[in-house]
Amino acid sequence: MSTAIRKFQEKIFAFYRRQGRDLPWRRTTDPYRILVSEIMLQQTQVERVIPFYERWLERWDSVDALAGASLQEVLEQWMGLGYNNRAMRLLETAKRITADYAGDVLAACREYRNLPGVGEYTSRAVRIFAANENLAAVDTNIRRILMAEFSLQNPSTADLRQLAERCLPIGRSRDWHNALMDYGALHLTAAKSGISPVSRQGKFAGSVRQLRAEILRELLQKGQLPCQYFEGDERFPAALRGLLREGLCRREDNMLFIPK
DNA sequence: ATCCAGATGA
DNA sequence: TCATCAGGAT
Repeated sequence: MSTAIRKFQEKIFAFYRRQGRDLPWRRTTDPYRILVSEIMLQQTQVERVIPFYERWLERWDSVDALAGASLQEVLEQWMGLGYNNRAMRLLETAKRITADYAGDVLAACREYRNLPGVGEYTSRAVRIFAANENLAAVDTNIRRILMAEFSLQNPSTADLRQLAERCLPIGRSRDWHNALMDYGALHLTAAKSGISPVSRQGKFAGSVRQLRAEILRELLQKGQLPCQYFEGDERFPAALRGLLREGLCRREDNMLFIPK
């Protein structure tokens, strides 16, 4: 273990002792609850997730309970959090964990490719925060911190993962990752660091996207939005966006009419 | 417009 | 690799 890495660890832990956040999902090691938090936190700020997280667990307090929910219920509960496909995938993942892993979230996460919506980062995060496993996870915060700390310009995913593993204090994985998150979110923010995140902005981000969101939210609130893609077309979202943009989609009686 | 504890399909 | 994802706040 190099001196540079040791000093890096001490800096991060020192910050954490002073300014570490007390967040709802840090008060539990229940893998199900950690999973719910991680899915909700994908591309979504902590402050916005908190009320949704609390409400969600009030309704479904176990993976088995969630697995028994309907898609309609799940989408209603998710409404307002954004990127709703996460909710659909979380429901499907809960069903698979219940059916194929006897409800063992941790075991399922070790084979995360069977779980829709759970990728490299999320699977590791669950294992780290729920079981303190000695793994390194790299999210947008940690990526930014590593780039700044080690003066990296354009690191590959593999480089970052390898570096993150070398920095991991064995036996303190959970605290270490919590500390990194806080350092990245509160101290070395994206704006302050000048390091841009990986995720790109689609070409069509903006007003069209918001219009789509408004219409969909209204329909779902009134219970008039089918909880499946229109006409069974899995490309509905992209299709709707394009149609709205071209003015080819019309609304009548709170329903969308999409020409085929 | 950018960013946000990303994942997915092409 | 890249845009897209039934977003939303700043």
